[in-house]
Amino acid sequence: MPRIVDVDERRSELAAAASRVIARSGIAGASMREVAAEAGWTTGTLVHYFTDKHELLRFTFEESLARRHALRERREAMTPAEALRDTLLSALPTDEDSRLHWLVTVAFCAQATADPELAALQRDAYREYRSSVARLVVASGRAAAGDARSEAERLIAVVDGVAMQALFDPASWPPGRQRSVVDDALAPLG
Amino acid sequence: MPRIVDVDERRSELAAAASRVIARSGIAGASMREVAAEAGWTTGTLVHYFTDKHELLRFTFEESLARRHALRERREAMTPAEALRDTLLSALPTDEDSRLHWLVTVAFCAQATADPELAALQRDAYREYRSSVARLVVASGRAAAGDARSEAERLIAVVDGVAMQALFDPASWPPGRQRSVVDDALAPLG
Amino acid sequence: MPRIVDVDERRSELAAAASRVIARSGIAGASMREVAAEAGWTTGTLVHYFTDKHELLRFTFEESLARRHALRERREAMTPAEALRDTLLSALPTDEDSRLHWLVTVAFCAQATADPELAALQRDAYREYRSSVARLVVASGRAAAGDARSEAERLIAVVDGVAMQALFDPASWPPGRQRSVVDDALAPLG
Amino acid sequence: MPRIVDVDERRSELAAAASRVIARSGIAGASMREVAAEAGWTTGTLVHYFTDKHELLRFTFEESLARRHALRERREAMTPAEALRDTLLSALPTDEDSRLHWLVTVAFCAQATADPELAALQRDAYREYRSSVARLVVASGRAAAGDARSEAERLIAVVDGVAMQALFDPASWPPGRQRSVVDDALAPLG
DNA sequence: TATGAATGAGCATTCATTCAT
DNA sequence: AATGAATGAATGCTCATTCAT
Repeated sequence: MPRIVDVDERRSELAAAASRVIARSGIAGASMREVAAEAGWTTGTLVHYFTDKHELLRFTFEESLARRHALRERREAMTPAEALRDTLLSALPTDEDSRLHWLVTVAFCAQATADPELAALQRDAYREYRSSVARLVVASGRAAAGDARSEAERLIAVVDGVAMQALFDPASWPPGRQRSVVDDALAPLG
Repeated sequence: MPRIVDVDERRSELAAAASRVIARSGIAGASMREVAAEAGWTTGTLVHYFTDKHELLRFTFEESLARRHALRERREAMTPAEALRDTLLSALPTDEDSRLHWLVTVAFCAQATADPELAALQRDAYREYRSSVARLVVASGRAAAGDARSEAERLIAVVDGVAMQALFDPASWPPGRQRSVVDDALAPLG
Repeated sequence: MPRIVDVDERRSELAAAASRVIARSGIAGASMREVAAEAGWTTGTLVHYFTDKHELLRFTFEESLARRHALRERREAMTPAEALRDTLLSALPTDEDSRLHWLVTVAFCAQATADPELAALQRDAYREYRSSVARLVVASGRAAAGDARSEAERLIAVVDGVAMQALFDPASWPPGRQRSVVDDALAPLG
Repeated sequence: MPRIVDVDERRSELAAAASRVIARSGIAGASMREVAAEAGWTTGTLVHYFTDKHELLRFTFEESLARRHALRERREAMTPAEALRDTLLSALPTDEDSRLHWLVTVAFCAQATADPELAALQRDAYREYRSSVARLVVASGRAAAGDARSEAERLIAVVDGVAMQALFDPASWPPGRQRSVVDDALAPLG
């Protein structure tokens, strides 16, 4: 009788271990052995849940991207303007968890260079993110439908740009400073 | 007397080959063999000019960072406002060359996660870049000295954020669109 | 459950292969590939049992040193004088097996020059050997306790000196001649 | 006009550098680069004086073996008994120079395992050494001609055995102790 | 399901050697 | 004579992967 295992849960657990290793040692340091050890298993186990390393990485990336949408539910109770602000601020690397996910994102961006499949995942996630922000831009009355995409792009650019700087110079970018720059970008136009 | 070789020039030539490989295949794909082949030499030659792979990568990164300053001279003939705009626009991945350098930058950002020396290089280059932009912000009268840093950070954030999006979704980001978002960020305040 | 393997036995088996290669081709010829091939495995397997080459060599050396004590049990039934003679004679390179172990010993002596850890192993093994011979010297009544160490050193020196000559000039040193010189050294004093 | 160079002198100078490197780092550490650097030249120069590494090593070994005979002249003024004692004592590793040559000898003994040419050199040098000692044994009246070879072998064995022990346990073997064991072996028989 | 033994390709690196200057 | 640029084979080692148990 085989032990009962929740396969999806185990995959997520292993992907989380992979994320931690990637954030700590980069993708180059994320060997099967290392990831397995981080998760408390052996390499053989990894193979049970992911046919090969490539699939492990792809799944880990997808989980990391999915995180952006994870907080959506709580926004349903907010006004569109609040939801927009919350969406942008929660993307900043202002705590350990979001920092970890940013490091993973950067690692996968670098990896995407050589892997069209990852590049497509990344591109589609971005497009969906942009649509989502654009909807909130319209709903909150910041811009007319025709200008929503530009405004969304501008806002996302500010968030991503701040995040990249904050990631590699945390001393210059305490959480308050990160939020302040984003809040400025959200300030009423004119 | 042995064959005469300009060592610095040869190092730059090899680093350029490394950049091309990294842009094409990521850092993981930048094996000594691959870089040597791209440059038209053998691995032994690489070792002649860089004591090990780490030094090759560090040098390649430094050359990539140095590129940001390479265009400075031409800006001496511009007004501060023109120089500011030129600095920001020339950082966008709007042609093959700047795209290549952005891909290298992303690769090294990912690598910096696990390498404090690269992280320090990256951080210092960013700080210097910010100072330089802040000086132009003041000189062009966009902001008072007290607000120059914030304004510089905001402008750089927009440029970097646009670049990250454009890098992985070139179809959505033709050069004109990239410039237009940056120009909007440069539009007279209020 | 994976294949069942007796790890210690496998390590000994691999060390024995290493000894054969060292005796045949010297330490320089004892590459991981060569040792693995001699043992009938691949390099990857070697790494399974020894974290690196250094550990393989150290273990091989220890096994070679341990051999000196391996014959001790049979000596328990002998008189001290017989045990002393047996100890010394069995150290001579008079058959293929002891010859192989001498060649390994010489190889490690040379290696010890550049490796303090091996040098310490070698020195300690020698000291223990000396103590053991000195005890038999006293027990057999060859010398008083105060002179036992000198007598042990002299006897060991003769054995080692004969061995070194016999090793590189076997034609001049058939087994009988080796034993005869050692027996002369054991002849009743005066 | 080529510079005038005393080729033999230069070869000896390079072999001496090789000896120092071998004594310090073993034969494995005696790369062409390292030997050249120790001598204050470049690898290219080495090749001028030795067609390849093998020849460098062979020549270095020959020079090391030749050293045993170097002190012969001074013995011409001694009585046979004095010359015998001087021959044996001067072979002990009692100072830096003789220690260095012993380390080189051990390194080459190990190397000889895999190199018949070195093994032959070693064997012939030993035979000549033995003849030379046997002659002194007879001349000094220690033994009759028929027993001279055995006595020479015994004496050499003591010296070599002491040397091997002293080489790897200098703390237990100060020069006086080494000489004392050899002097005991030289003590009048019976 | 989970293990870990075994594989073999690929890596960075070292090195003896060749040779244009 | 002397240099050092360039080569490419070999090395120790890492690692994803396979598979018997």
